[in-house]
Amino acid sequence: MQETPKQESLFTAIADVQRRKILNLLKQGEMSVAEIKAHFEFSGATLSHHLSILKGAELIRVRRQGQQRIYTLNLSVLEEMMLLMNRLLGKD
Amino acid sequence: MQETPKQESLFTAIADVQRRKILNLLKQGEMSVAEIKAHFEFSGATLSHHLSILKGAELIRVRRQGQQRIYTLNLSVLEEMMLLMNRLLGKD
DNA sequence: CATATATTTAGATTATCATCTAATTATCTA
DNA sequence: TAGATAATTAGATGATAATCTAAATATATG
Repeated sequence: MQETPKQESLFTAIADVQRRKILNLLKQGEMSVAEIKAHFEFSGATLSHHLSILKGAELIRVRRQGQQRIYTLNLSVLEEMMLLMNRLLGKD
Repeated sequence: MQETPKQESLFTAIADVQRRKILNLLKQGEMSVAEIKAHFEFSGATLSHHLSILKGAELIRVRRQGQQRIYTLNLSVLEEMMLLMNRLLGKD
Protein backbone atom coordinates (compact mmCIF):
# COMPACT_ATOMS: atom_id res chain seq x y z
CA MET A 1 0.00 0.00 0.00
CA GLN A 2 1.40 3.37 -1.09
CA GLU A 3 2.13 6.24 1.27
CA THR A 4 0.69 9.63 0.33
CA PRO A 5 2.46 13.00 0.70
CA LYS A 6 -0.04 13.87 3.37
CA GLN A 7 0.82 10.80 5.38
CA GLU A 8 4.50 11.51 4.84
CA SER A 9 3.98 14.98 6.27
CA LEU A 10 2.47 13.47 9.41
CA PHE A 11 5.51 11.35 10.12
CA THR A 12 7.80 14.29 9.44
CA ALA A 13 5.76 16.51 11.72
CA ILE A 14 6.00 14.24 14.73
CA ALA A 15 9.67 13.44 14.13
CA ASP A 16 10.84 16.55 15.95
CA VAL A 17 10.84 16.56 19.74
CA GLN A 18 9.88 20.23 20.00
CA ARG A 19 6.86 19.68 17.80
CA ARG A 20 5.81 16.71 19.91
CA LYS A 21 6.06 18.97 22.96
CA ILE A 22 3.86 21.53 21.24
CA LEU A 23 1.25 18.86 20.50
CA ASN A 24 1.37 17.71 24.10
CA LEU A 25 0.97 21.25 25.31
CA LEU A 26 -2.06 21.81 23.12
CA LYS A 27 -3.78 18.85 24.74
CA GLN A 28 -4.41 21.27 27.63
CA GLY A 29 -6.51 23.38 25.31
CA GLU A 30 -6.19 26.07 22.69
CA MET A 31 -3.40 28.62 23.02
CA SER A 32 -2.09 31.75 21.37
CA VAL A 33 1.41 31.74 19.91
CA ALA A 34 2.64 33.83 22.85
CA GLU A 35 1.24 31.32 25.32
CA ILE A 36 2.91 28.46 23.55
CA LYS A 37 6.11 30.43 23.29
CA ALA A 38 6.25 30.86 27.07
CA HIS A 39 6.96 27.14 27.37
CA PHE A 40 10.02 27.11 25.11
CA GLU A 41 13.50 28.57 24.84
CA PHE A 42 13.72 29.04 21.08
CA SER A 43 12.82 32.18 19.15
CA GLY A 44 9.38 33.18 17.91
CA ALA A 45 10.52 32.63 14.36
CA THR A 46 11.45 29.04 15.16
CA LEU A 47 8.13 28.49 16.89
CA SER A 48 6.35 29.89 13.86
CA HIS A 49 8.28 27.45 11.70
CA HIS A 50 7.24 24.47 13.84
CA LEU A 51 3.63 25.60 13.91
CA SER A 52 3.60 25.86 10.15
CA ILE A 53 4.85 22.28 9.80
CA LEU A 54 2.25 21.01 12.26
CA LYS A 55 -0.38 22.96 10.41
CA GLY A 56 0.84 21.62 7.07
CA ALA A 57 0.27 18.14 8.44
CA GLU A 58 -3.13 19.34 9.66
CA LEU A 59 -2.30 18.21 13.16
CA ILE A 60 -3.31 21.66 14.39
CA ARG A 61 -5.67 24.40 13.26
CA VAL A 62 -5.49 28.18 13.61
CA ARG A 63 -7.96 30.94 13.96
CA ARG A 64 -7.44 34.63 14.29
CA GLN A 65 -8.49 36.57 17.36
CA GLY A 66 -7.53 40.20 17.06
CA GLN A 67 -3.81 40.33 16.55
CA GLN A 68 -3.34 36.92 18.07
CA ARG A 69 -3.55 33.52 16.43
CA ILE A 70 -5.08 30.75 18.44
CA TYR A 71 -3.91 27.22 17.79
CA THR A 72 -5.84 24.06 18.59
CA LEU A 73 -5.28 20.34 18.11
CA ASN A 74 -7.05 18.83 15.14
CA LEU A 75 -8.48 15.72 16.68
CA SER A 76 -9.73 14.14 13.48
CA VAL A 77 -6.25 14.12 11.98
CA LEU A 78 -4.91 12.76 15.23
CA GLU A 79 -7.22 9.83 14.79
CA GLU A 80 -6.12 9.37 11.22
CA MET A 81 -2.56 9.37 12.49
CA MET A 82 -3.39 6.52 14.82
CA LEU A 83 -4.83 4.54 11.93
CA LEU A 84 -1.68 5.16 9.96
CA MET A 85 0.44 3.95 12.81
CA ASN A 86 -1.72 0.90 13.13
CA ARG A 87 -1.23 0.19 9.50
CA LEU A 88 2.51 0.74 9.68
CA LEU A 89 2.98 -1.38 12.72
CA GLY A 90 0.01 -3.69 12.88
CA LYS A 91 -0.55 -7.11 11.39
CA ASP A 92 -3.31 -6.29 8.89
CA MET B 1 5.31 13.52 31.20
CA GLN B 2 8.95 13.31 30.10
CA GLU B 3 10.08 11.59 26.93
CA THR B 4 12.88 9.05 27.31
CA PRO B 5 15.79 8.61 24.87
CA LYS B 6 14.34 5.25 23.94
CA GLN B 7 11.02 6.82 22.99
CA GLU B 8 12.86 9.54 21.11
CA SER B 9 14.67 6.85 19.12
CA LEU B 10 11.33 5.33 18.10
CA PHE B 11 10.06 8.55 16.59
CA THR B 12 13.36 9.10 14.83
CA ALA B 13 13.34 5.57 13.47
CA ILE B 14 9.93 5.87 11.83
CA ALA B 15 10.62 9.35 10.51
CA ASP B 16 12.36 8.04 7.40
CA VAL B 17 10.30 6.68 4.53
CA GLN B 18 12.78 3.96 3.63
CA ARG B 19 12.78 2.67 7.18
CA ARG B 20 9.01 2.61 7.19
CA LYS B 21 9.15 0.57 3.99
CA ILE B 22 11.55 -1.85 5.67
CA LEU B 23 9.17 -2.26 8.59
CA ASN B 24 6.30 -2.87 6.21
CA LEU B 25 8.32 -5.42 4.33
CA LEU B 26 9.19 -7.31 7.49
CA LYS B 27 5.50 -7.70 8.24
CA GLN B 28 5.66 -10.46 5.61
CA GLY B 29 8.04 -12.36 7.81
CA GLU B 30 11.71 -12.55 8.71
CA MET B 31 14.29 -11.78 6.04
CA SER B 32 18.02 -11.77 5.50
CA VAL B 33 19.75 -8.52 4.61
CA ALA B 34 20.12 -9.67 1.01
CA GLU B 35 16.39 -10.38 0.76
CA ILE B 36 15.54 -6.97 2.13
CA LYS B 37 18.08 -5.35 -0.14
CA ALA B 38 16.38 -6.84 -3.20
CA HIS B 39 13.45 -4.49 -2.58
CA PHE B 40 15.45 -1.27 -2.62
CA GLU B 41 17.69 0.80 -4.84
CA PHE B 42 20.19 2.09 -2.30
CA SER B 43 23.50 0.49 -1.39
CA GLY B 44 24.08 -2.25 1.15
CA ALA B 45 25.88 0.20 3.37
CA THR B 46 22.84 2.44 3.44
CA LEU B 47 20.59 -0.50 4.20
CA SER B 48 22.89 -1.52 7.02
CA HIS B 49 22.65 2.02 8.38
CA HIS B 50 18.85 1.95 8.35
CA LEU B 51 18.75 -1.48 9.95
CA SER B 52 21.01 -0.29 12.73
CA ILE B 53 18.70 2.63 13.49
CA LEU B 54 15.65 0.36 13.53
CA LYS B 55 17.54 -2.04 15.76
CA GLY B 56 18.63 0.79 18.04
CA ALA B 57 14.97 1.62 18.49
CA GLU B 58 14.34 -2.09 19.08
CA LEU B 59 11.74 -2.12 16.33
CA ILE B 60 13.54 -5.10 14.82
CA ARG B 61 15.72 -7.94 16.08
CA VAL B 62 18.58 -9.81 14.44
CA ARG B 63 19.91 -13.28 14.65
CA ARG B 64 22.79 -14.87 12.90
CA GLN B 65 22.37 -17.79 10.52
CA GLY B 66 25.66 -18.78 8.99
CA GLN B 67 27.02 -15.75 7.21
CA GLN B 68 23.60 -14.21 6.96
CA ARG B 69 21.76 -12.05 9.43
CA ILE B 70 18.05 -12.55 9.72
CA TYR B 71 15.92 -9.59 10.72
CA THR B 72 12.46 -9.80 12.28
CA LEU B 73 9.94 -7.29 13.57
CA ASN B 74 9.92 -6.86 17.32
CA LEU B 75 6.21 -6.95 18.00
CA SER B 76 6.41 -6.00 21.68
CA VAL B 77 8.12 -2.73 20.85
CA LEU B 78 5.60 -2.13 18.11
CA GLU B 79 2.91 -2.31 20.74
CA GLU B 80 4.81 0.03 22.98
CA MET B 81 5.07 2.39 20.04
CA MET B 82 1.31 2.37 19.70
CA LEU B 83 0.94 3.24 23.37
CA LEU B 84 3.36 6.10 22.90
CA MET B 85 1.40 7.38 19.97
CA ASN B 86 -1.76 7.13 21.98
CA ARG B 87 -0.16 9.13 24.71
CA LEU B 88 1.15 11.74 22.33
CA LEU B 89 -2.08 12.11 20.49
CA GLY B 90 -4.74 10.85 22.86
CA LYS B 91 -6.88 12.70 25.33
CA ASP B 92 -5.55 11.20 28.60
C1' DC C 1 -2.81 58.31 11.31
C1' DA C 2 1.18 56.85 14.14
C1' DT C 3 2.80 53.69 17.17
C1' DA C 4 2.74 49.44 19.69
C1' DT C 5 1.94 44.49 19.76
C1' DA C 6 1.54 39.72 17.72
C1' DT C 7 3.03 36.84 14.46
C1' DT C 8 5.04 35.38 10.12
C1' DT C 9 8.44 35.50 6.37
C1' DA C 10 13.15 36.00 4.32
C1' DG C 11 17.65 34.79 4.25
C1' DA C 12 21.69 32.92 6.41
C1' DT C 13 24.02 29.58 9.38
C1' DT C 14 24.70 25.30 11.57
C1' DA C 15 23.66 20.66 12.70
C1' DT C 16 21.79 16.35 11.46
C1' DC C 17 21.02 12.72 8.38
C1' DA C 18 20.83 9.76 4.11
C1' DT C 19 23.76 8.15 1.00
C1' DC C 20 27.98 6.64 -1.37
C1' DT C 21 32.60 4.00 -2.06
C1' DA C 22 36.21 1.60 0.05
C1' DA C 23 37.81 -1.09 3.67
C1' DT C 24 36.97 -4.40 7.32
C1' DT C 25 35.01 -8.40 9.79
C1' DA C 26 32.93 -12.81 9.97
C1' DT C 27 31.62 -17.11 8.10
C1' DC C 28 31.61 -20.82 4.83
C1' DT C 29 33.71 -24.11 1.65
C1' DA C 30 36.92 -26.15 -1.74
C1' DT D 1 44.16 -22.31 4.76
C1' DA D 2 42.78 -19.41 0.64
C1' DG D 3 39.18 -17.47 -1.64
C1' DA D 4 34.35 -16.39 -1.91
C1' DT D 5 30.17 -14.50 0.09
C1' DA D 6 27.36 -11.66 3.55
C1' DA D 7 27.14 -7.88 6.07
C1' DT D 8 28.96 -3.99 8.78
C1' DT D 9 31.97 -0.04 9.66
C1' DA D 10 34.70 4.15 8.37
C1' DG D 11 34.96 8.32 6.33
C1' DA D 12 33.34 11.66 3.02
C1' DT D 13 29.67 14.28 0.62
C1' DG D 14 25.30 16.41 -0.33
C1' DA D 15 20.70 17.29 1.13
C1' DT D 16 17.46 18.49 4.55
C1' DA D 17 16.05 20.61 8.64
C1' DA D 18 16.35 23.47 12.96
C1' DT D 19 17.59 27.65 14.41
C1' DC D 20 18.77 32.62 14.46
C1' DT D 21 18.33 37.84 13.44
C1' DA D 22 16.18 41.21 10.81
C1' DA D 23 12.47 42.68 8.09
C1' DA D 24 7.69 42.48 6.83
C1' DT D 25 2.65 42.09 7.65
C1' DA D 26 -1.46 42.59 10.17
C1' DT D 27 -4.18 44.35 13.82
C1' DA D 28 -5.37 47.33 17.68
C1' DT D 29 -5.47 51.78 19.94
C1' DG D 30 -4.27 56.55 21.51
